[in-house]
Amino acid sequence: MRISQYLLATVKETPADAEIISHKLMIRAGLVRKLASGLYNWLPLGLKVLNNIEKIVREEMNKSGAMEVLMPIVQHAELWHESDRWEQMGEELLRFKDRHSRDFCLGPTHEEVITDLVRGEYTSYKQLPAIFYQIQTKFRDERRPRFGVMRAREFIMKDAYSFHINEESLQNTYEQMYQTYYNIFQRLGLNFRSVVADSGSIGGNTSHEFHVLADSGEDEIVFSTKGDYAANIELAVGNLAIKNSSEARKDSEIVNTGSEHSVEAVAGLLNIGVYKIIKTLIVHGEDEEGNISDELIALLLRGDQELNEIKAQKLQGVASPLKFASDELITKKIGCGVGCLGPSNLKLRKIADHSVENLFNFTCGANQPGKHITNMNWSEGCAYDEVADIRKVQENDYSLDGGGILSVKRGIEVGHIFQLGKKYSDALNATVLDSGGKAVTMLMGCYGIGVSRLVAASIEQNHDQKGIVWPENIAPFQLIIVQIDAHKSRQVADLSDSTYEKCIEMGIEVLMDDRDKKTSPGVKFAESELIGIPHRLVISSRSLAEDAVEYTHRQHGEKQKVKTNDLIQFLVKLLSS
RNA sequence: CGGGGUAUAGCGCAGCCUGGUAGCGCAUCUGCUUUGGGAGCAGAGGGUCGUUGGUUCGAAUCCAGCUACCCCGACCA
Repeated sequence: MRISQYLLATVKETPADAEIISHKLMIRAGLVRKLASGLYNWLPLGLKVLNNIEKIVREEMNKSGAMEVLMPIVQHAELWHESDRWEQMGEELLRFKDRHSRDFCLGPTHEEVITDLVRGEYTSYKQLPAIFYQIQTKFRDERRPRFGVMRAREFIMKDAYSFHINEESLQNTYEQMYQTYYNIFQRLGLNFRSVVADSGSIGGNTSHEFHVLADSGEDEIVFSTKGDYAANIELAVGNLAIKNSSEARKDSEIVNTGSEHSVEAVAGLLNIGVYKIIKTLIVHGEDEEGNISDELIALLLRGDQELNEIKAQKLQGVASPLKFASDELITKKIGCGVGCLGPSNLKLRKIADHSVENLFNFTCGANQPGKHITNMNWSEGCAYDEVADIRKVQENDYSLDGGGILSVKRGIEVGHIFQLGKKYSDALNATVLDSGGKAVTMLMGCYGIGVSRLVAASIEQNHDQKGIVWPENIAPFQLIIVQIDAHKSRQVADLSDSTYEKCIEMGIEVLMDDRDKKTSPGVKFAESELIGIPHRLVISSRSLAEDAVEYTHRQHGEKQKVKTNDLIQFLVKLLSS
């Protein structure tokens, strides 16, 4: 492609509404343009990258034996009523009516559609297992789209679904998909980790997420320095060192803490460690039908620890999603507001985190305005009803297995695999006959990759001061030829033209900067670096004086002179792999 | 959905407080010069100031509603 004929939509200024580096660079390099919140146009350069990533995903999926299909993005409500998700999904599901006033939605995922398809086509256990996948646009009406294509409302996803006659088969395919995902992210040259994950609203039990490591990631992932333990922080578990077990027990004392409410402020006032304070959080309960109630529940945590809301809301009787009680309600029921609460003489259901189980001589609120109790110990008047793990794991906790230390890093979720079990096949009555001629409900797995998100994730890991540094297998072009002074030098014009033609003949993805004298060399260099083309040839009268052209590698910046006679040989060697 | 903010030329912004002539940088177009790191000079084009209404002799500016977008928190590839 010749740049003079191409939409190279680079911008010099950093866009004001971009926060993270990949978003800034995707706008600056002219890969995407925003249409509306969470909706993006893919420009020619960006689409080439997206297509390259799709190609790798497709190759590896095909290699795994999965069959590619394409399902509609518009789905009718009936299917969603069958799975009971029409109501469950909430605002994320964009619903609308057709001309006959029938309910439809834009597909945020395709469990219902694929299950409907398979139940119509599959009749025998002999046809299983079967894996289907598609690479297609999804729409999720996100509350807050952000970070460009990283969290867009409309995005490209590779979603796959597998069907099985038994658990063993599901497990096998799950492991095979795990390996396929591993291969895909490996080929994309990403620094990634797989972690045990919460399956969330999609249902099912076993689940793993694949995260690209990046400081801008929205997720926190935890892994052990020894052994294989790795998990999303939402469900990560770890052990804390017990800090004051050897201390002799003292007598408790009520102290005035005035207007100090936060754990840090109280610790400072009393000159004690934050870890010796018990933090009391009050949340709403839930009745047997799952409706939020006004019954309040106290959650007890060590002062230096944070609540893991996901863990807490999974507990029996705790409102899900978790809802903190308002200050007014707490004051009404307990007699003092947030900031002076404690387990002593508190007439609520009290759930203690493991971190407070072994505390001695601790400080907690006295349930009276402006007062705390110091040197408290667990006793009849100050007790908890049950112990649970409701703590957010922290850096340097001890791993439960392997004896390692836990490390917390930020990640971008680019893949998620689930064992769904019979959730959808049961709801939609997707059965096949087993060897005994009996109808059995199929087991399912589902496997997603955020393809458009991968473009952004890759940039997060592959950039420098000057711009994007594409890995070769996803770069929009392999080679950029920059011609300088072509209007002055016949030789420059001829050599760059002939080299360009030769590259096309050889099947090399080549971009030629043939813009005229109005585009200065500086602009050409800066833009070639911004858009991150791996290899660059500069053809100018300066180097031609030595009968050579100049080659630069984008990643390590290493330059070399290549004699014009050796040029084609050089390119063949460089780019034929 | 709660809290905060923004809306003026293709992009980035000033002007608003204190009402009266539509402004800057980049980009674009023309000409000349320049040519190895986002060029210089001269000229030109381009805006119903998000939208609806109100106040006023007069509104980009003051007031109200609406809409869109962005940021911070709970959900997700």
